[in-house]
Amino acid sequence: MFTIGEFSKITGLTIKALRLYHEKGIIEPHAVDQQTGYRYYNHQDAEKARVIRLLKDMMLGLEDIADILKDCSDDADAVGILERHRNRLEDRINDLRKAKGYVDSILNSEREAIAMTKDNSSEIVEKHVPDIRIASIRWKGRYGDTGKYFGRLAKSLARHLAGRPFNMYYDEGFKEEDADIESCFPVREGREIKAPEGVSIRSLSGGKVVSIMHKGPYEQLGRSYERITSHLKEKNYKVVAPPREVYIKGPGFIFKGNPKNYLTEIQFPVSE
Amino acid sequence: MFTIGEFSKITGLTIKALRLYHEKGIIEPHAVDQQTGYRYYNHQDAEKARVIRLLKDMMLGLEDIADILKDCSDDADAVGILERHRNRLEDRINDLRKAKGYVDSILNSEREAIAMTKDNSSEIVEKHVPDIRIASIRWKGRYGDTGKYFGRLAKSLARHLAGRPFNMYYDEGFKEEDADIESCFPVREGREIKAPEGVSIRSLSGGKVVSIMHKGPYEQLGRSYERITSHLKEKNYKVVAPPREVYIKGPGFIFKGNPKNYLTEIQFPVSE
DNA sequence: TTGCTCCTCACGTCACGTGAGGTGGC
DNA sequence: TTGCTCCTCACGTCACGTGAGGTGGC
Repeated sequence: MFTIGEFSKITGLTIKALRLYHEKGIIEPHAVDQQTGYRYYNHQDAEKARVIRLLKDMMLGLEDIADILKDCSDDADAVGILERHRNRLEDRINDLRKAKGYVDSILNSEREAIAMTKDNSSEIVEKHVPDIRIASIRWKGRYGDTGKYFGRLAKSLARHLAGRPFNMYYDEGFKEEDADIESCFPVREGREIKAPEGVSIRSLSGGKVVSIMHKGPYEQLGRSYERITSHLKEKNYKVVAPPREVYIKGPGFIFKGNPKNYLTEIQFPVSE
Repeated sequence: MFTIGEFSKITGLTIKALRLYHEKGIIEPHAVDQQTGYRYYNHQDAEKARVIRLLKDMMLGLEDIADILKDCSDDADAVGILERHRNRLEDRINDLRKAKGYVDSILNSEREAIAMTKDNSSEIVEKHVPDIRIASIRWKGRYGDTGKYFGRLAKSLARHLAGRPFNMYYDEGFKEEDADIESCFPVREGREIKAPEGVSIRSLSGGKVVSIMHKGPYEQLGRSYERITSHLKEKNYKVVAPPREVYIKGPGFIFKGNPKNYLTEIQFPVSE
């Protein structure tokens, strides 16, 4: 016979828990002193405690545990309860995974934004960009709808994203309405990705680009475009592919943020 | 301006939740009628509600949500909180996975036990068993310690198990103490499995066996051994590998069950 | 007598849901 | 006047943990 303290040490269950289990009829101590109310446990109780610990390792609730202890004397008897429990566990895992997916996509996005914010002078530079693999949606409409398409890409491809989103502009000049735009997200190499409806997965050639970092709201992008196009003319460069606008830092998933802090890189692919 | 009911429909948050958020200072309605206590919400409140829904989708707690709404105006500001949250989510996922692993191993075990209980006549039969891949521990001691080794295998290889556990006996006759025993669990083919300390993963040849199904407690296995060995003699079979005892139904993970219901198949591999 | 162990309340946790009981506006 | 909407308590959830305040045995 053990006092509750001794029994607690033997079984690894806390005293508080043991008292609760008594109250709920899950482990009734073998004897209770009428005078003092002291609980006394024996070896049979210890066996029950072992089972409870096992079942708690499976994260079963006390109600299920009580049912199992009451109705089962063989593992096979518990299959029904365990099957239900297994499904609930699976559901909870899936919910958590989904939540973690959201959080991860924000964190990745922010981490990349920070890394790419390092070199943010506003000077015009010439550089080489590598080939990348992208997931993209090509659409027609107004510039301001861009966020919708990035949202769609991010939601359906969260796990695969690997870089900052960008737009490619297929029109010759600037178009207010009905612009021909491809919204792109870089995705990881290697893995097989099944493209959602309306999304194309393909690889995009790199090469020489003339680029400028634009700081501030999108309404002021025009200024940077002017600067870069006059540079192109000056140097007599030939533009060989649609210009890209890479959104280093823009509206976030959660907050819009302050447009003054937006960072956008404009790239014009030119011949070597 | 919206009443709480309208605002609830717009935002998808319940009225009860909205009242709670008010109380906690998470969304203060734009105006409250002093007379009636009616809450009135506006478009700014709706923007806050959108953010809350996003954050709830990430399974953030109200306290974190309150902090984010108070301190952040850009996704980047929330990175610290989100990182902590991500880790907690991951921990919870791992805990749940572990729990699910336990449950799964019991369910698989029981399902297989049921499937293999179908043909349970007590007649001696001759049959062919296929090659199988096993995880095993070879040890010396007394028969009764077997459970310990199966427990160890089951715990460390839960996800890979694919069949009923069995022992192989390497001694010539019966040995009370210091018996030379290999405790085995069939494991899934294909996947790479890294063997835990003391466990070997290998493949075991099948072939012709003489087998008998023993019903009842292990103490009575002797009888079935007698029957099968006299059969072997009668037919003049040559035993070509250590006999196996397959525990179709024995003590469970949770309960010992009733030994009267135990089912054990004894197999003697013989030459073709 | 001093610690130690045990006892029984009662309250807190987390994000609401479920009433009860009542009031104001159409 | 009848519904409908809104209000404020108060209680329940789940498995204990954390005291408070007190008693019995060495």
